[in-house]
Amino acid sequence: MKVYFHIDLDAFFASVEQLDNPSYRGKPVVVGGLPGDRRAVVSTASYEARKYGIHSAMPLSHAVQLCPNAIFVRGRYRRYQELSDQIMSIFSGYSPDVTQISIDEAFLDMTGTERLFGRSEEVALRIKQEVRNKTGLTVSVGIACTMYVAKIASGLNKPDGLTIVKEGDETSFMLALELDKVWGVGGKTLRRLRESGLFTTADIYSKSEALLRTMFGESMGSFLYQAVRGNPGMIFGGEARNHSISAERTYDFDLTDRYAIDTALMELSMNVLYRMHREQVKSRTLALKIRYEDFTTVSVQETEDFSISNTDDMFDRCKKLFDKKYESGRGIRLLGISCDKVFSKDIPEQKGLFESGNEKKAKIEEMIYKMQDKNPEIKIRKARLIQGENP
DNA sequence: TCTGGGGTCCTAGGACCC
DNA sequence: TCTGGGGTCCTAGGACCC
Repeated sequence: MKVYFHIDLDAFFASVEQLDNPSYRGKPVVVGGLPGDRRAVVSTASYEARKYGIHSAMPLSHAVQLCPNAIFVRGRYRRYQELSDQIMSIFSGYSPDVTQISIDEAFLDMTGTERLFGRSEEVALRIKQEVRNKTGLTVSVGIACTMYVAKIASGLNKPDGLTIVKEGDETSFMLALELDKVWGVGGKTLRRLRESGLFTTADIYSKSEALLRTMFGESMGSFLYQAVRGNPGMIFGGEARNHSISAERTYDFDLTDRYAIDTALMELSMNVLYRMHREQVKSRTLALKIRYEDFTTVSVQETEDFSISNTDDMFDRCKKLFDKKYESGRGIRLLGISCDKVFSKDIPEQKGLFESGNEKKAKIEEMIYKMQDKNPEIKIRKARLIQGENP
């Protein structure tokens, strides 16, 4: 029998703010932006703020309306990462198999650790205590024989929760769950389900897999069939087949000016390229995303024979894609680029006839990156990005 | 109230090859 | 002159999650 813990940090970013700023404790805290920040959304709301109806992904302006006296902060992501690392390393002391699935949650495979650590419930309480002692933060734990049920269970008694689903109870657990708590079913699918007369997990349970597949597609149909039985297979921590590295930015004011657009594309290019360097990967596929002022979003992508070798190369490809897609004159609220299907730099490629120039540039940039890695103070950036900066 | 940023996976259609 | 079937790769758009 397998035993999985899913551990989730409670209102993580907001809790860190309350931890580091004692005067914030017991008060509504909203991480994501300051009142007046255009186009910001709520990243995390403390439990006190949630009482006002504030929740993640809500436009910040709405949160300000709901609770003008809340404490608003933009967020200190390096600090959150630091605490996340610390907590993940606590988890490693309890299981050799920890799968982190985001900055604030992880699965621990606890199978066969009973002899070492005792009963699941006691171990969970010890982990909670250790996190609290070492960091001052609370976590919620879900325990089950499938990752899927453990994941849902951890969310049911937040904050500082502990929910155990005994072996054999997976299906009854799922059948007692509200449809909107089913992980993997979002707003659109929920609506489609209701339109088809399926309002509860039990309604889904009563349908055959074949029927669900015809109604909702092969993949979603099978997923739904398995999900209400508590084990839809490897949906967490499976081998990522198509890793990608992307950067996007929403601008406070719509872009229309070509120089500003090019500068934005250059900035995104450098961002993505630097992270590809850090991961020691490359990619042949570049995708560009444009979101217009009315929120309609379009994308173009192109896979070339040779991987992207340096900033100028990336920038040229960006401009090419942009020109192919952009409807001239429209205001742009967001630009994004993504390098898809990245692969290790160690995998050799066929060299093109005209690649020597690019290769030289690539080597120079590699050197610059290495210097930056060693000394983060060094900032060597394209001239056009420096122009807009304050002296 | 007017909608972030970083990801993963799925679908459907088309190109191309055998 | 009309037309199969499978496999792979690519593209655009969309759903979902934290």
